[in-house]
Amino acid sequence: MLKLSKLTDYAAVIMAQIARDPEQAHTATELAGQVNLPHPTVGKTLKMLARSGLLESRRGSHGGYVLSRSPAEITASDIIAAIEGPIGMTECSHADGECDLLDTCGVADNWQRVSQAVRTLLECVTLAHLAQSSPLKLPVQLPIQSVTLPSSIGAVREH
Amino acid sequence: MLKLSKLTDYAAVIMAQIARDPEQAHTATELAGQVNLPHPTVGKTLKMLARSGLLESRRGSHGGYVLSRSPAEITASDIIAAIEGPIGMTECSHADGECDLLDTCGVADNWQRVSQAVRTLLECVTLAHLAQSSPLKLPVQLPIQSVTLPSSIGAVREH
DNA sequence: CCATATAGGACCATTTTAGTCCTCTTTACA
DNA sequence: TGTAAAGAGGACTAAAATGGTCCTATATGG
Repeated sequence: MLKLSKLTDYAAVIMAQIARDPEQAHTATELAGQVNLPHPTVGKTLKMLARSGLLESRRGSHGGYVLSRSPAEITASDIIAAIEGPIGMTECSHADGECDLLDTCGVADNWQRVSQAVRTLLECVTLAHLAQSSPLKLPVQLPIQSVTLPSSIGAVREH
Repeated sequence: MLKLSKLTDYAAVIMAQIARDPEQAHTATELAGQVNLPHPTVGKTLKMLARSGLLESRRGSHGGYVLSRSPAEITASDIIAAIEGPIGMTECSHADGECDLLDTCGVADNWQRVSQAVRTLLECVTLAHLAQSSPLKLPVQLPIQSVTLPSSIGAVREH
C-alpha cells in the first residue's frame, strides 16, 4: 500500500491545525480536542515532532507547542521523517543498511532513483499546502529529478 | 519510512530476473536459485504476481512463469499493487474506506493529490527500467500531475 | 501412471504499530 | 514558596501486519 503510519497521519493533521493559528502556543489537550483524537496519542505525536525540531515546546503552565519554522518551510517529507525516520522505499535506500541480496538483486540502483524522486516530490509539498483547506487548482510541473532511461530497453510510458 | 514490504521487494527482483530472459518459462525453483531466496517464498510471490495478471503461469512439467506483457508495459506501480494492493499514502486515498476523522482532518484533499503524484511517478517507471543493470544517465522531466498550489499561503520550495 | 509444476489456502512466529500510563522536570502565578 | 499546568522520557501491553512455511489439490508432459 505504500502507506503512511497512523501516527504520521495524525502528525500531519496536527501540524496543519497548528499552522492555521501559528501565533499561539497549542497544548496537547487543546489539539486533541480540535483534532478529535485521544490526548495521550496526540501528546506522543507532539513529542516526536518536537524532538525532531519541527515544533518548539514550552513547558510549564501556559506552555505548549509552536512551529519552529513557517508553514512554507516545513515539508511533508520533514513530517514523515519525524515520525517514520528517513524516507526510502527499499532497505538499501539509505547508505548504511547493507542488504544481503545486493549481488543477486540487480534492481537496487534504480529503486534508489525512484526513492529519490519520491523524496523530492515530498520535499516540494509544504505544510502550507497541506493546511490549505480549499486549494486552488494550479497545476505545476514539479522538479522531479528523474529515473534514468536505459535507451536500449524501454521508453517512458505515456500518460 | 514509506517502505515497500519485503515481498514487494522480492517481487521486483524476481520480475527483473524474468525480464532479462523473457522468452523462456521460469520455475519457482530456478528463480529461487538465481535470486537467492527460499523456494516457498519465491513461490508465494510468483503466485501473487500471476493472480494479478503480471505473469502467466503454465502448470505441470515444463511449466513455469512468463511475463504477460513486455517489460516496457509493466510498471513499478503494477508490481507494488500486485503485492500490496492499491497505492495510496493515507487511509482515505481510495474511495471506499471512510475515515472517521474526515471532518476534523482538513488535509485529506491534499494528501490525495500527493498520493496521486506518487502513483503517477511509479506508473512512469517500467520493469524495463528496473531490470536494466547499468542504466544510462538521461534525466527527464516526469509528467507528475502536481499538487495544487494555494496562492494565498505558500510557494513551492526551491531545490 | 509418475514426476514436475503451479493453485490455493491454512497456519504460526515474529515484528511493527498503536495506544496508554507513570514518573520526572519545568514554569507561571497566586 | 506552593501548587497547578504543562511537556519529557520511557516502559509497557494489546493488536495488527508481515514473513515464511507447509499441506493438499490440480494440471501437464512423457
